[in-house]
Amino acid sequence: MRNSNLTESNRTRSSKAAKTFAPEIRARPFDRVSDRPSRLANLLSPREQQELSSIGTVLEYDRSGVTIFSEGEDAHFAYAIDEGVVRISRHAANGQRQILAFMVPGDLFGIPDEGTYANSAETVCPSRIYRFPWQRLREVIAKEPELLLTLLMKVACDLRQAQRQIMILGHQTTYQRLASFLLEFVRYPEFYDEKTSCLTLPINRFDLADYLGIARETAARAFARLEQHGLARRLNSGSIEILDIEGLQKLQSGRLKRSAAS
Amino acid sequence: MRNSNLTESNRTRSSKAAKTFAPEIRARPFDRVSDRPSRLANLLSPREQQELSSIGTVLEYDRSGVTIFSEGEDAHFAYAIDEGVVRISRHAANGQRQILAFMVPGDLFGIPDEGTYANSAETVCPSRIYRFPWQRLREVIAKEPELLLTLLMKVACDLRQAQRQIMILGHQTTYQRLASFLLEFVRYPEFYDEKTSCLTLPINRFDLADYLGIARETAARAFARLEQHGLARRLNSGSIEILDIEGLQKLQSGRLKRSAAS
DNA sequence: CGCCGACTTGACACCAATCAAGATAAGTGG
DNA sequence: CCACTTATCTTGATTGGTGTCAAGTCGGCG
Repeated sequence: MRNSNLTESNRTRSSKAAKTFAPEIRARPFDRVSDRPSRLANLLSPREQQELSSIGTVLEYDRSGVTIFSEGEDAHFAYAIDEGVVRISRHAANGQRQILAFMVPGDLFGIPDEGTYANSAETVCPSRIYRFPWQRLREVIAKEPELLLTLLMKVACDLRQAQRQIMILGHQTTYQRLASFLLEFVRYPEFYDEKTSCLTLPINRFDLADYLGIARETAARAFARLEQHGLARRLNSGSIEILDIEGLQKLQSGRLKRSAAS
Repeated sequence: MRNSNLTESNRTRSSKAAKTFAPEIRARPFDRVSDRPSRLANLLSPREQQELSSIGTVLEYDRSGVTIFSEGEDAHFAYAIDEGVVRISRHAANGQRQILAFMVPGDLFGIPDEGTYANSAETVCPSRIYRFPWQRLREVIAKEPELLLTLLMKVACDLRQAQRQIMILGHQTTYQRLASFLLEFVRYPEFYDEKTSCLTLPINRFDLADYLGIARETAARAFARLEQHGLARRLNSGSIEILDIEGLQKLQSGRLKRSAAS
């Protein structure tokens, strides 16, 4: 352990920012908002990238479980992930925690609700995160209105993801939810190695359960059942070998709640 | 019943539009996105209102259960409600329907995902709805970039609402979900009469159940229990007398799942 | 009056939350 | 490197909530 688990560097990072925000695709029409995964770099023009990197700060979190911000706090920054995973959560009045989303590299979060954060954000693993002051972000947008469009696309993306989550929580069995979860992350090359069929995630049972709206024990049981049915296999904690993707998909879109037992 | 349940008038509606899109509040900073309820008129400048009303069409639906658009269709229009209620839904692969949101006057919907609608929209009661072609909307935005900001605020609003829905579906009992549902609509003066404590909604058990992610029968049982506990009372179908708002709030933020039985 | 739909109530089975305890992995200090 | 502590994960037993099937009631409308 280092003496500080949060290294903050305020340098402009001209060279590195240029690498990270590589110019690739120009902003598309805003009613053609695409689904995940869509990286920040793909949505920004070179000029916008330059503007952003000039006001951005890089935060290095070298531990998991570190709070980036908490719900209710005054919101002065927006964040974007360069490396790592962040959980976005909210606590119900009874104390129950619900994880609303896992943010991965390229995702934007920390958009305020009436000046305060509506959710909490914590690292799930060591992460490198960009931080942008809202004050200055507003100034940049005044100069570069196209950025607003990028912002809109990002929020629209989050909305789609939230709606997908609603679909899962609304009508799926524990077993199906786990399948949906795995399939969601199989799409990311940084988590899923197609050659070995190995899915490596920094998400523990606690977080998984609070994400899928189930109990920790139930999540473990669901994993056990996946193995019994030969759909997946637990390797190390954090690594799952996917044995039958089609089986998972069939499970996910299976019949009604009752017959899902099969 | 008229011979046509959909009356489309393409007139510019200068006078009426001016009334509906009354200029009140100027667009606020985009990181101060407010929560519901926020009416469209409050977010638009007079010029923007004029621009919009010139490209908008008014649709009159005089029945409930009429499809406005279906998921998967090519998206050519955005919609805004002037009067009535619309349900936004999506069907799972197994056919299960989940209602993602109920849209009320002032709400905007029909924002496409890669050029097609991700959800379906149907009337829940007779409704008057504005329709805007995306093609022309894009042109207007080019002239009035501020409109983009309004759009962003609307989408951010929907995101908050979706996240609230995730909270409900994730960790609440049937009983609590019903309480949350009632409290959500108590906030709207057009549905809740404070003097008589009467909540009048055009939402039937079917829709309610698919919104809360429960079975129709369970919804009925939950209502029965509300009456037993003296929290609310069913009048006519569609009308509920709220007897104890604080009791509902206490119920909503009650303890964990198990002890919610009480 | 009688049909039909929407809504309600009852009975039963089953999934999942809870409580409890054991197993495994990881971190700590000698 | 090993013993110890601690955290995380897993498995078992039990109980209750909720989905499903079925029947009954209410209200609207011809």
